[in-house]
Amino acid sequence: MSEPRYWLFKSEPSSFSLADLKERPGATEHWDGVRNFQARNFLRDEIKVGDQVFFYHSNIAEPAIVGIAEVVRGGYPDFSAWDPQSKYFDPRSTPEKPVWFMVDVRFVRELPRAVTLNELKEIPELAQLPLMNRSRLSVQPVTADAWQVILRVAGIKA
DNA sequence: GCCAACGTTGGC
DNA sequence: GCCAACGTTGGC
Repeated sequence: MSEPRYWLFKSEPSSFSLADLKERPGATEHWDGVRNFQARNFLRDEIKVGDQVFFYHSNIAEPAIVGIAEVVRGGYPDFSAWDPQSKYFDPRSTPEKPVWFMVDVRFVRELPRAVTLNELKEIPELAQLPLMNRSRLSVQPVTADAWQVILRVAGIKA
């Protein structure tokens, strides 16, 4: 198995928060509803079992990375796109030719200290994070170096 | 709640 | 294939 890779997933806590994920002990969560092609490509092609994910709370007063999740199932078709009752319904996507993909994740841990967007912006090593200039991308890669830097700021590593 | 940025759609 | 219009995201 290859080295795990690192990602950042954004979620508005009013719709799904880290606490919501945490309340599912042992359970897995479908990371569904992503309807952006670049994010879709990551979900479909690159995000694998064992990859580590920063859980980021967006669209709040202090947006921040608040926790860590782990991928327990790699990309597969997002079936919410096939459900006319779902707000994520998209008639372009079919079981035969799925357009949208999702992964499954599980809760790993809350960070000892949330790392706010303002803090992240002040760290030179993180200047290349898509979060800095492509803030709307809801699923984005994090380099191994950036991952370690953020863990340290969060108080996980000495 | 506002509004800038940006991704998507659709007319041509 | 261009690009204006539109809708959504997300920081503030």
